[in-house]
Amino acid sequence: MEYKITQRGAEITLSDGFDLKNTFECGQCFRWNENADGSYTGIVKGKKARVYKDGEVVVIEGSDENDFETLWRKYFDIDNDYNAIKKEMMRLCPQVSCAVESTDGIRILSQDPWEALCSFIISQNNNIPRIRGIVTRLCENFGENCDGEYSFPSAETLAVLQPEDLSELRAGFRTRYIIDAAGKVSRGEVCLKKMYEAPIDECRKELMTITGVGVKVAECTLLYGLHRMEAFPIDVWMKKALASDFSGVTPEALGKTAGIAQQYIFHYMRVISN
DNA sequence: GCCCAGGTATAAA
DNA sequence: TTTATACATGGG
Repeated sequence: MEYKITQRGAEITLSDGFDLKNTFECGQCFRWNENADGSYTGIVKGKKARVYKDGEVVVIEGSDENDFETLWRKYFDIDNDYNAIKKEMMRLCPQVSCAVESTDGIRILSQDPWEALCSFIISQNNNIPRIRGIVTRLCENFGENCDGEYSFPSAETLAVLQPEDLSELRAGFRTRYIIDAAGKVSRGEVCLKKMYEAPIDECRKELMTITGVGVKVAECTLLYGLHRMEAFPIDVWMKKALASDFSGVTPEALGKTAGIAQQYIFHYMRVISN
């Protein structure tokens, strides 16, 4: 990987690819929006950003050296070698090859843990366009306006609310789950910060003390919010995999690439269903 | 109108 | 422990 800071921002050249559409629209995140010119605008840790590609060069508009080193490098998982991961994945499980090849250039973002938890609570029994709508309304109503984009509201902000305060979100039965999660996180009963390191079984168990958090939401939180690549929603994934003829694949075989495999396969299934 | 969405809580068997 | 059903809402 090489990068340089120019007038445009941070310009990054990856050897292992970065497809903006596959990365931002694969269902791992819900708040990057495509612009008319094909660039994407999003907000991370209160920092608004526009990202676009100039040939193979990824440009993070306006990013200086400090932003790149302290934020974007980690957020976009710049230092992980996705070519190597893909190769290893296909060696271990040839059945997923078609999924991997059809969804090139996905990078697993390192999102804010609370945002990921909250987003995937909202995602349950829901479709992606509507998830995006609810998350957007959540931010517009309770986040802070940063340069025209709204930040994701903190757990502390949401913890003090009543269900009727969230009625505008039209989140349905998930409303009380959001409030329960906000309460447990803000009171420290669920400690997201320690989950970067803690044994994954403990993390999963702790997350599932939240009403409305089952295996799937817990695993998605660990993968997308805490960058735990070994996370894997076994129950849900296997059900999908069996239906899509990935029946030979086991989570055990995929090991630490499991989470990435999951993302590839979900994305693949979305592609073939259209 | 109808089906169902990257699930989970709850009540039964 | 396993299986069935409701859940709020709205996209396709």
